[in-house]
Amino acid sequence: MDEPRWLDQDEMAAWRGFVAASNLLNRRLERQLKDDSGLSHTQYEILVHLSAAPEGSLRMTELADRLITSKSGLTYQVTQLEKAGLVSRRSCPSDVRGIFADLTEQGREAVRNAAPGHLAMVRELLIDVLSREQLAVLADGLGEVSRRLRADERA
Amino acid sequence: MDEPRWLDQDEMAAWRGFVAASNLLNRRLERQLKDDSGLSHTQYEILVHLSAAPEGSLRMTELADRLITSKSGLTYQVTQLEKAGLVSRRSCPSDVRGIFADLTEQGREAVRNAAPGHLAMVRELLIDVLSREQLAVLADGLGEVSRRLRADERA
DNA sequence: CTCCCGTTGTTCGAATTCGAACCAAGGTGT
DNA sequence: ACACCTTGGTTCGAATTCGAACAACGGGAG
Repeated sequence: MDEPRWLDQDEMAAWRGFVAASNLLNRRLERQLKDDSGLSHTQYEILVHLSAAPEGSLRMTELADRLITSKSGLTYQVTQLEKAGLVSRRSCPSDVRGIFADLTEQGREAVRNAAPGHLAMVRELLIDVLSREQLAVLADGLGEVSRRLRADERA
Repeated sequence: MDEPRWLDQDEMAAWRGFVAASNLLNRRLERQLKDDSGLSHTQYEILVHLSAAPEGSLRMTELADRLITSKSGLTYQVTQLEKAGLVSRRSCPSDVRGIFADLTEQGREAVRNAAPGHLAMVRELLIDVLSREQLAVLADGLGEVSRRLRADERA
């Protein structure tokens, strides 16, 4: 076990800031969404990803990939959303194993309904706090970080 | 319900990057810590915060504040860590209600043991991916975001 | 065609999370 | 001393999370 390269002051500040911001933001958004639309952040994200997909429809695995949760977690949440009538399952014609999650009309409406409040919160807490330049750096930097992590994941 | 100001391309990229990086990083660090030291990320963070405090000791509420979890969540985790012998509870002399969480010698060792691997992962996945300038912007921007969120919280 | 291996989605059990309710105990104003 | 509001931690129940194990299918090598 060799001596690691400890984080210097700036590095530590970046790391702590990232962790803190991430946790605090999640808490707040979770509360806001739950109070405002009865959806958890995860559920909201599922609906958003579906509504962004052609036909409002995605394969379970594809959806899990984009959401960055475990397959079992997705199964659970899709079941919940199905009970709530916001999503429906449809088996894939070309692959018997495959399952599509389809956004229902009610699901679309739920997103339309929840989006403005959520968006306003994201703006207020993150986007509008940062300058244009800071946003660009964030997008670049964290984009690259995400890309590498995803690549790793598949390796 | 007025029309919200939707996120433009850059703003969306920043937001998506942030969410993705945060989720992916958490997943990876969780796995790494669990495999490597048998600690969850939360537990590790508790130990780190304690070891950074004078005497390795903090009041429960103070600790919950720094960790950004609910009080009940902290109670649970401290109980777990106590069972594992890494932390011990001690009641506060000046306030009968108060409880200190103390890092035990074994707890200190656990941190010493887990830190290098964790640190290496944080470096590899985040810190070393970014330039010095990007790190500075991250620290500034997200630091400000966190400060505001914390201030809000207390309001 | 048949044997294998990778994929797909679900199920299962264990661990964790949260908020609301709760019980003391502190502190304040009268 | 008294009533009253806040604070500190725990308990409780419900919801969610994950990974490992599973069953069923797809798709190529031979």
